[in-house]
Amino acid sequence: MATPKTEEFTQKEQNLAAFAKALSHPARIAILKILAEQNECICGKIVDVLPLAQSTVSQHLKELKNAGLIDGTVDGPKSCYCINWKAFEKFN
Amino acid sequence: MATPKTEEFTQKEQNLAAFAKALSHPARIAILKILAEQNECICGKIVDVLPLAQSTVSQHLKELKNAGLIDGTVDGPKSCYCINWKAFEKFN
DNA sequence: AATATTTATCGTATTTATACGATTAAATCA
DNA sequence: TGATTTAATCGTATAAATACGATAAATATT
Repeated sequence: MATPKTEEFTQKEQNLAAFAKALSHPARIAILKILAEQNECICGKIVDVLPLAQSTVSQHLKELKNAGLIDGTVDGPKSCYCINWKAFEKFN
Repeated sequence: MATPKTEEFTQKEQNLAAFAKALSHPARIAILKILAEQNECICGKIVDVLPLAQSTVSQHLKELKNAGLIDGTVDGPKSCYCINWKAFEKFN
């Protein structure tokens, strides 16, 4: 049985692990790099640059958002993303 | 098909993602915390403290070692682990 | 209004991670 | 020497992550 034992650890340990997990894929590192450089960026621009399908990029963006590392705002039919710097300042 | 596209990204992106992946489980965070406090520690002591089976802990130790975050030396029938601080200094 | 653009979501296939018991291998102890 | 201790590895079951195409939903364009 591979029943997860995540809750057996402290909240601090879980939080740091979750933060690291959000960074644990090169596509998400690449996305964060783009957002850090451009300040903000439309989803489609990210799709253009990454070697991944649109749905996959959207999935990665959702994970980064769920982890609180980025913010997303709807701009007509487009979605604009930017880094949530506060999430990174936590680990100072 | 979920064929990984890891190689499509830069080496830097892959390296940082791999580093984060090693930290992406609370058990491995807990292990690093123990090693940071105790300076060095025998495998069995870690097993005693964590809510995981011996084989699972051994597996996590192996991952940390493969990622270069810890070093392990054999001491008779025991295995002694310590943090490889140089691996962390890379991200300064 | 009909069409096109943009992005999220659904369904799904495949791969990887997590967890454990059992076993193995090596060293220590009685 | 035989039994015990210690830790790694094997096999395997289950869970989670990754990736894509298809579709949906919402806005914009013609």
